[in-house]
Amino acid sequence: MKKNVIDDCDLKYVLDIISDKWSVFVILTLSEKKVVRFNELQKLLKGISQKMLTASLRKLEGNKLVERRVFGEIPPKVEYTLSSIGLSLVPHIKNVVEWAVNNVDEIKSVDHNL
Amino acid sequence: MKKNVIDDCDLKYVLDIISDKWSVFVILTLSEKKVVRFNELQKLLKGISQKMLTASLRKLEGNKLVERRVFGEIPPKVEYTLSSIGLSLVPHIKNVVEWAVNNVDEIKSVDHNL
DNA sequence: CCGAATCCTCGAAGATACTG
DNA sequence: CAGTATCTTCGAGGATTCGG
Repeated sequence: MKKNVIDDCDLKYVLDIISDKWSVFVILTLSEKKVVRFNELQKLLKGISQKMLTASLRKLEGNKLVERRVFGEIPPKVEYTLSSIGLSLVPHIKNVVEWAVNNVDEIKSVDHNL
Repeated sequence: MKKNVIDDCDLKYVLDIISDKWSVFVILTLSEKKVVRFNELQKLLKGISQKMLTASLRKLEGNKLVERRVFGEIPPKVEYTLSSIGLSLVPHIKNVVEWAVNNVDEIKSVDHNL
């Protein structure tokens, strides 16, 4: 079932998922590393707090973009991977990334307080 | 001059521009209407306040994605259009839009409080 | 190691009123 | 018509502590 019109609400919903401070970077990191444990992810995403990483992962998991595997071990081990839907989003994000890389120098305003 | 590596800071900079509440919709609306006046834009973007529309437009203008033409008339008349750089971003945004339309139903979590 | 729980700050964003 | 100026609210996100 394919929709023919652009639905603002659908876009809003998706933007709400990926337009926070870290989600895009979580997704990109997962797409590079394939499988990543929580701690490794936190190290790769320099600057993110545990709380926000957890929140970001939970949100992505709740929206089926990310899969979470818990191993019943001591010490705990939890692996995160992109779902197939999550993977299908990656190329589109990478397009924006590429655009960004090619255009930042030109758009970057002198006044960084904008 | 083309860069070969993905620069997180560049991406952060661009995401900072387009990941607020309205910028994406401003850009999409401008890409449809080509030329839009302030008031018309506010009507099209149902729900946006004058303050946020102004802020959004100033930010986009400051980053050269949007152009602003002021007519010295009474009553005032100001037209907004996408710059060529802004236009070059549109297809990438539309790709995400299309992905969103095609996948929201599947990813939408039951718990809307996520 | 992987979080959950708590407290706190700060800026995004809304509401309202005013102006050239 | 196209904003600016204030005031206020609200929640994203940080820091820290605690637990299985």
